[in-house]
Amino acid sequence: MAAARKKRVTIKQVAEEADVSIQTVSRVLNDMPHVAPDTRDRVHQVIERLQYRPSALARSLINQRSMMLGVITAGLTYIGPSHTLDGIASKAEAMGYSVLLNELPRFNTFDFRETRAILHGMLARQVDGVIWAVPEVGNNRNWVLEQLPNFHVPFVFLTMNPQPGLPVVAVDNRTGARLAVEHLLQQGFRRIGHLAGPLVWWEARERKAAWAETLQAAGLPVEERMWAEGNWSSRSGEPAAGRLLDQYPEMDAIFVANDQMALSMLSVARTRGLALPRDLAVVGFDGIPESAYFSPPLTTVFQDLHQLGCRAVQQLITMLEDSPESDEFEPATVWLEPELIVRESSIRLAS
Amino acid sequence: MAAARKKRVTIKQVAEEADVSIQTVSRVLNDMPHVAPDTRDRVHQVIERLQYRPSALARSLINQRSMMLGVITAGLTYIGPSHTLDGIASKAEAMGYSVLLNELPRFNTFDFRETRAILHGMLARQVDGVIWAVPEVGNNRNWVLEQLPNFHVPFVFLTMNPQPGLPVVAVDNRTGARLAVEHLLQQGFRRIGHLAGPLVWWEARERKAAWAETLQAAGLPVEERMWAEGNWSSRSGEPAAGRLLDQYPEMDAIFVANDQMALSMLSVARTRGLALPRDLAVVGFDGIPESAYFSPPLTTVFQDLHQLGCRAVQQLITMLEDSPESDEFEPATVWLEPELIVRESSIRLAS
DNA sequence: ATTCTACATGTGAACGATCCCGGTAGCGAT
DNA sequence: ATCGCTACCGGGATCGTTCACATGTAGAAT
Repeated sequence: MAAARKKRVTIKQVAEEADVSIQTVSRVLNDMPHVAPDTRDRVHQVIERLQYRPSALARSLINQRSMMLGVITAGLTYIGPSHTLDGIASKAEAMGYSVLLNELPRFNTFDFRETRAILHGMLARQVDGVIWAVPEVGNNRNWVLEQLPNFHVPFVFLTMNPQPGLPVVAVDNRTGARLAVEHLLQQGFRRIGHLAGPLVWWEARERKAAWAETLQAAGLPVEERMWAEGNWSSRSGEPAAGRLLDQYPEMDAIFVANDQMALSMLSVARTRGLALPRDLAVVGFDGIPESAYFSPPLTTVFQDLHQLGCRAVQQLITMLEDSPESDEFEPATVWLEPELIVRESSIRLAS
Repeated sequence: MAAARKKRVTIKQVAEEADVSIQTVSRVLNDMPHVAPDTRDRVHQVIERLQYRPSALARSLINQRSMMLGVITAGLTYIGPSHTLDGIASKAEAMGYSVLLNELPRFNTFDFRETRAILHGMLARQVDGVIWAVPEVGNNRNWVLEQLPNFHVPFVFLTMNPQPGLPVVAVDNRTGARLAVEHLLQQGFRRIGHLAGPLVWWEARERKAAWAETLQAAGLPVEERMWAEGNWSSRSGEPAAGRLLDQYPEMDAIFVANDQMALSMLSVARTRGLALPRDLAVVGFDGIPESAYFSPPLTTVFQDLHQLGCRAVQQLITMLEDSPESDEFEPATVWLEPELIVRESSIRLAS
């Protein structure tokens, strides 16, 4: 390429070429009245001939609206964030907005200076709103929440512990986990363990809490040895699964906090000579497409993260376009309900 | 939220507050000489106090550089594109650029008007360069390539059939596939089938071609019944795997074009009562982390798509920053070499 | 014939920054 | 005392648009 970078065609050139004022061209561009039909045609032709495209930049500057949404994400290599982003991108596009993307380099150790730099960068570019799609881990949101009043731009937060007065769009992890455990109970299992995600993550805590609550609600005991912690990855799931099988040998079913770790659970159980699901029933979480092809096919809780992204964009745009009128927009948490998908891995076989 | 949207602090206010001219503030901002130390300090203090951040928008307008990279992607829900994007985002950030993201809604049926709208949107926002990260399927690139001279901005293309004079960053799929098949040959397998991706994709064609070539180079026949076609997904892999097992029953090993389909291959083979890898050896492609926990653990060809994204950004920025000087930048294809990861699924057991 | 109205068009300022150039003030050298 | 140089600083134009307002022109109403 390196194309001899020709200068951009401007509205001025169009105006001269069409022998009208800049203003008139502007009127034509924005479909405003007060321009004679034949003048309009003439301008349109010049625009076509010169391949003129108005500069969104200059427009943003004068209109004080960039039609860009800032999206902060993290861990794009994970399935969750990328599906969410997919939803955000498609919805934003459909609504006529562009997406300015930034990824936090890491989200377990939180560096507020990094975050500040990124956020300031976005604000400098005049994004009209921001979607904070970084998973809530540790206290990585505190800084943002504190600074919120300083950013004079609407924010929407994804999958986090809802806070009053804050627009949050989240999956109802507790319900999802409850569905999973209740399903296992219904199948007749009574010694149900849990392989948790990293508990610094809000989602991992929610799922674990619901697991414990559901057991207790069924009158079953919950002990420390009945669960272990991984970090979402299959790799981390392997040793955790091993530990769990050791410390809770009579376990007959397990709820695993995501599908990747469920995969290693299956793998470890199999190498230990357990028959699945006869000796151990497994339920996962996420509902990744591949889970249907694990062996045995995995029962899992499906969360529609694409939808999550869409809703976030909707929410944000509503705030954007309503707030001028009704100044005090009352933000509420939007909950998305996950769905249990039953497959072979959790079916109790007649013995 | 809905924050009473206070007006943005401008350089003018800073100037007045610090009792200097706008020019001087600008000099301070850009660390230019010719400003007295104490004046500089004073300005800095006002900046701090007013929480002033210069508008990237206004800067872009006057400098004719937006420090934004346009990225066009597709299929973010797939592992590949999201890993690539991850690489792009992190590298871009490290280099001080922002990413303006757009996702093509679909990429099997190509609609040039959609693409045009998206591309024009990016150019209107004055992106400094564009990374075309849409997989090459069918002729979905032709339109862009034709129009290229009209976009007065550098482009980099990802994983596509390299063309002279075009900057392309691609994984060497042929070598990857050859590694896989040669490994199977080395293990002693002689009846090696192939489960291909959708052949409208360039990558799928490359992998299939290399499979066939490698077999022929080893003096082995290649017949139509020895391969089947899927669409990358595990779901599509299942029936394709079934067909293949039917039409090529004596097959003792198989090279599958990606890990997802390899997963269903394992699943189908198992339900048919085949022992793995004794009755059927399997090699995948992609090297997703989960593949290590399939049963049996999957031998696969790892392609570093994160790296791919990084290299693309590097390439683009080089073009951006060099081209003013050496006007005719000579673009070349950058090849990334994939790597074979040997696991149990392809090991020939002593019989 | 005159005033009014409605439409068609142009003018100048503004958005928030940068850059070119010209104007001071201070200081050593003549 | 004047010249000249350099470090410091400000004015005005500029980037590509839009907006508020002014101006011009025609036909209708009086």
